[in-house]
Amino acid sequence: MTKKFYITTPIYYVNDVPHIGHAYTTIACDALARYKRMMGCNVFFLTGADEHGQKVENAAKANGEAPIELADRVVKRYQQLWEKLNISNNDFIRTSQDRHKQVVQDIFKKVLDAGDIYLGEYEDWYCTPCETFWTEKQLADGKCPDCNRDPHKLKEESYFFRMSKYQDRLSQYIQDNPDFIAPASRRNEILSFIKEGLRDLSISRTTFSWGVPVPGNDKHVVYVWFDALLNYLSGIGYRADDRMFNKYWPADVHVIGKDILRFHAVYWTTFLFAAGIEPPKRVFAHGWWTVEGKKMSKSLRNAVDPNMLVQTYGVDQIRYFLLREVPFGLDGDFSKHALIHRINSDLANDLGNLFSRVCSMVVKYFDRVIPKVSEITQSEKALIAKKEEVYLQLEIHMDALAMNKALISIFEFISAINKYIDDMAPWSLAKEPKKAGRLGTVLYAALDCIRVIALFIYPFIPESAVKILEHLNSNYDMSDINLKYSSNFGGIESGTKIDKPEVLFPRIEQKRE
RNA sequence: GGCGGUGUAGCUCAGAUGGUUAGAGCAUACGGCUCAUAUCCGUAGUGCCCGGGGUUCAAUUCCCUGCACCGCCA
Repeated sequence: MTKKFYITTPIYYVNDVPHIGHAYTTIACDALARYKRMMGCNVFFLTGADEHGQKVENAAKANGEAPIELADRVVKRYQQLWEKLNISNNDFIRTSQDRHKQVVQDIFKKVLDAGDIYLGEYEDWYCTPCETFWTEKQLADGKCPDCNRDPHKLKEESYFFRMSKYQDRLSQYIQDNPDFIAPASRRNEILSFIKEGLRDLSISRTTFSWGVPVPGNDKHVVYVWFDALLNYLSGIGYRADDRMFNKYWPADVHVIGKDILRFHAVYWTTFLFAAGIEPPKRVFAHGWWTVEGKKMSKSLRNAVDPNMLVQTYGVDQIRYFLLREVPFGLDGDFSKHALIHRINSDLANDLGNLFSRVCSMVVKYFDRVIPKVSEITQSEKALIAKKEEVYLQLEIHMDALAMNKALISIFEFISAINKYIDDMAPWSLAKEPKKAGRLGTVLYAALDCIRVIALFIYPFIPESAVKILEHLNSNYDMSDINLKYSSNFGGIESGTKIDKPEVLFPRIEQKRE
């Protein structure tokens, strides 16, 4: 029986402009999804867009279009970016789709009938010109944070979710499942948040209409989180396709930014409790990126456009940098200097140059024909042992979502191959005709290790990995490959011809500041 | 204000149920090779392990306290 693996990104707000934060979450999930597929898992990787709410309604109105027209138009910004970044998501859920809205209504009704949703009154500060409610702490010196005018207290009828009821159960659940919230430091924060007491949650609005109508009361639309979070269910066929849903749920991991951890760890889990559905196995909150040492903010206008980055540096370069530079879970800094340094020293010098030097020796010493192995010595055995070790490390690190450590392990193998070549000095062997057999073995071993490197690194930089494999005439069906089996020594076919490759990762010359 | 975390080489970080020479990568210096994208390999350093106090034969590691920074909540 093959294992399943269900992984999700948050659904991104359709009104936002995609930046490296969005790209980061999605690339991380993609690497994980690709890795799990290679490990023989039946993977479902879901991403999507959150399209409802007042902001979208307002923006559409300002444009003189219907909210759905606006959503249809701007959702492409995400979808096109994911294509550009080689994201291998299995589906893309939009909250405006029927399949989603039905699930929202279904769950809402279920929880309402069970008595965990009730009609009450919601009181907050309302800014009439902006038609927006603000909580006390959102106000800027008592003024509306958008227009700086005076808001006034307003009562609104609202449905509430009885979150308070689940306080103890949630707390217990988190304690009983140490891996549920990651990293561990975040777990403590959530526990202390719960300890201070959970209040019931307002989950409907009457001040706008762009959303899912509350079943049986059209005046209300279901509000933000109750709507958005349910994408994790609707995206895998809850209600519509029981077989599929039961196959993939519970999610193996929801990958999110640290800013929305509370909504996932507390709101989402209690919603599921109330609906009688098992919670996800894990919620992993990753860190944030600063840009050149500064927080990304609208006023600084320093948000980095991933499209521009891809165009300037290349997809894999960006994917590699984001996943390698920082431990998943911690904050990091995105700087041009650090990016170029990583590209040059890791990708160009270590990996790219390794590929290049070995291929060109085959071209030079064997007239392009991949040589045969004559005799395996201790040196090759040591190299193979290193490969086995890295394979195991990969498994450990990827299960912990430590993509940076996984990459470090892979690069240790790359270093080992570079060292092996130096130790064996094939250029010296080439000078003595009687050592041709040994020379062939060395080059074959190096080549085959490069093939394995390409397989190992495929989840992170798929485009370059495939380029390497194709160059080595090792053509795999990457959608149906088993890493364990394929990474065994000896996958390269002797006798086939290769050329001197094009430069895989060109060095980037740093301008003097 | 409440709760929690962190403070180790120039930088980013790892680490020890407390025990004699505290680690890695990058950066720096020097050496080697020449197959390669002037790439690769090797060697060498450098540290009052935040301040103060306590426990102990022994603390950078445990405890307390102070300072600094960060996170969550209010």
